[in-house]
Amino acid sequence: MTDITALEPFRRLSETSHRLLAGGTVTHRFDAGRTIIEKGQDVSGAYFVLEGRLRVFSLLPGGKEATLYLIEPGETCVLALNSLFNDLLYPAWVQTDSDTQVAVIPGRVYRALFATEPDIQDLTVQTLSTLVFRLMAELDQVHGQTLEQRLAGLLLVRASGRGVVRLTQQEMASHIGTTREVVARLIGRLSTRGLIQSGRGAVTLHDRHALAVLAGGQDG
Amino acid sequence: MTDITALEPFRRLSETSHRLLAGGTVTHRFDAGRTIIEKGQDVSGAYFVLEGRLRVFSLLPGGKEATLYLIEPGETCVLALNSLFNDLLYPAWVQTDSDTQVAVIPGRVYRALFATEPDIQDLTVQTLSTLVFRLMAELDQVHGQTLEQRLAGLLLVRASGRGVVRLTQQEMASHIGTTREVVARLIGRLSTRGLIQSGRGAVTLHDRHALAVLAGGQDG
DNA sequence: ATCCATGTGTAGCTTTGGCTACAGATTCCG
DNA sequence: CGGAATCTGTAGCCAAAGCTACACATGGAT
Repeated sequence: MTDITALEPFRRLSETSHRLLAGGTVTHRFDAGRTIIEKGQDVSGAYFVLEGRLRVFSLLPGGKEATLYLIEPGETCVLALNSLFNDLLYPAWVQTDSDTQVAVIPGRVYRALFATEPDIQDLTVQTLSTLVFRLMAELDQVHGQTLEQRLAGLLLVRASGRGVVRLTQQEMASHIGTTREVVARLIGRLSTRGLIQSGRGAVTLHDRHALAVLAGGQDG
Repeated sequence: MTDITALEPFRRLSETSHRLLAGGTVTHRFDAGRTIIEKGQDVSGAYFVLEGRLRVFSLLPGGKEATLYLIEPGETCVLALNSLFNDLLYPAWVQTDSDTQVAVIPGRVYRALFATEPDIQDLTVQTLSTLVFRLMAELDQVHGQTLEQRLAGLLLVRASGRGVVRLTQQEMASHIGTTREVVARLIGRLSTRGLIQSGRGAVTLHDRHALAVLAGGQDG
């Protein structure tokens, strides 16, 4: 996908809007691991992911990170929308998770589109709603689950079809908001119980069902 | 405040919309401590608080609760909006925090208003955005702060002008997502350090500045 | 005046998770 | 082939927070 007009919500725009969009939008390509937005930055547009993946996270005392949620192709970084609509500073960090292509619509343009295009209004509300749900789910988990449960959940979500999770322990730690050592300990435990097998830069799942039960029945 | 049309965003509606709103809206009054919405419920409308306060919280294993955020007069329960717009089930519980009057706009009506009224569109986005920020801030805190810090923050936020916080320890525990005993312990510590003074059903602040420093400089 | 419901104050024990400190393994690159 | 960088495996210690179990205080109701 290389053009934002290929995305569903942008197909039915009026002629005027289409020109506005085409004229204002800029596409960027970033390598994996690049920081795109820093906390406190004054965000200047709506970010749509065309390819790759963005990771939104907060930075915790002691240099730890905790992933808030991921943005997949076709989705937009609503926080940016958010900052766009309410003139607040961006409340977290954003990095590329893999090589990623992003289309940026300047705030001015996006607001104009929002004012006149029903599809954009729907998209905006839809996206914000989805984010709210993700955040609430995340909050529930942080509050109520142990790290072991959260790790089990992470492994299930990030596993390939064959049950391989390509993440280093450090990366897992960043996702669930803890440190590498703790992840190593947890993996050790799961491993001796036969649920997974550890390897360099990856973990292989051996018993998805048991992991799902562990994680609290939120994933099959 | 007893009428929803007194609220800012509803003042400039067209004649048609106004009639639609007036015909469809129902006002309810609830006593303090009543449960208004349960998790998983199929929400049927947009909830606007006219008077009092609603508390949105999740239920954690072991019967603990954790407040996600509060809804003050003039605000709306966006989660309901949320469920409204994306046909998901309501992801948390809602209770009255004090005697509360609520105006409920049926989903059908609200969606019609959203489609035609710019003010309602703005309101919706604005409210969702605000919620996103609150949730992110909450998530940051849960991840990165100790209960002592969170308690200090709660006390500062909920204190009256004279520095009195009218909450029982159980209520504080519910807000920050822990148990009564832990709150008692924390209060004990803060109390011996001279920062606060404990009493039945209330806590009096003696050193707001120290509490603010403790809480991490997020409140003055 | 007494009783009951609601709140508070402590104490001790256990689990979880964070921190420090290494040792060993693997990969990459020169 | 050898060294540096990156990653994993362990161990031990400590602080934070959860759980259990009471004793005591307060205020309202009968």
